[in-house]
Amino acid sequence: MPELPEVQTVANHIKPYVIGKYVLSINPIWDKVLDNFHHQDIKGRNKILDVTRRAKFIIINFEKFLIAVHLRMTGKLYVLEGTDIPKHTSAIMELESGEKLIFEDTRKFGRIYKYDDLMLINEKHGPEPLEDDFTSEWLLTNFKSRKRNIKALLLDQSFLSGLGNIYVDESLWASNIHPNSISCYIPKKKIIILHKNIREILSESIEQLGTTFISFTFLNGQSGNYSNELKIFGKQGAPCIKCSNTIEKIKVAGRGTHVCSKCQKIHK
DNA sequence: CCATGAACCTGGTCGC
DNA sequence: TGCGACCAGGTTCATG
Repeated sequence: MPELPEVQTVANHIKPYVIGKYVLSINPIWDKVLDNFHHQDIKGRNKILDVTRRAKFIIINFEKFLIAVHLRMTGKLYVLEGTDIPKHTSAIMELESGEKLIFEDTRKFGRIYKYDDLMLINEKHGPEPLEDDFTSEWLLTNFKSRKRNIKALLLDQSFLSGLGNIYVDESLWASNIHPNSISCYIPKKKIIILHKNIREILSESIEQLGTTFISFTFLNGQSGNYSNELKIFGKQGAPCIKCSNTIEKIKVAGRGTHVCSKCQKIHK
């Protein structure tokens, strides 16, 4: 599930259930899940002050530290209903209220981190695409100063936070830019359009509670509806809605990539 | 500085 | 039905 809109949706969803409550412990079920700390480092009862998002991390804020949860490919974070612990549970956070916050992760790539503050995460991540410091001027300057494959660059979290395979493909298609373009050769006009499209697509997806696929319902019957809005991702073989050319699936930057070769021009 | 491929894992799908 | 190959919305590391 996990690009910016999905992570934001999870953080928004969990927040009202846990805010103001006390965490007693974090139990690793899969032994590698706690990346940079030991479960015994969590002492006593710790009050959850807030649940937020930075990049693709869900940030659980406590008074003296924070817990950052990265869902990677298949992670899910939710308050358990009932008593059966799901098969692929990676970790369980026990609340004083008796509730359990479950980190379920089929492929076990997800990790939980403990930090004093956001410093270390901020150092390794680019701007938030929906914040004011992500401007078209910034994007222009930083595209021109690099000579990189555009898709690889947009996926690079140290460059820009939060985009993943779905939203990069959608943003590039909306901007008529081929994913094999080189950043410094993309015309200014298209960079400005791309900037606008990234923000619009992410905002719209957050409103729709993100993209989830048919087989996965979110929680309490809620599911993300942005899957209905996808224009290019997963549409290989179908006609492009702008030009009716057949959408292809190719490999770019090591990832499956959806492209309309008629609409999307290669700048290189 | 940049690109590529492997590694980390499990499960679903597709072709034979 | 069975089986192998390949794929998956992410990130990191080694190598050239």
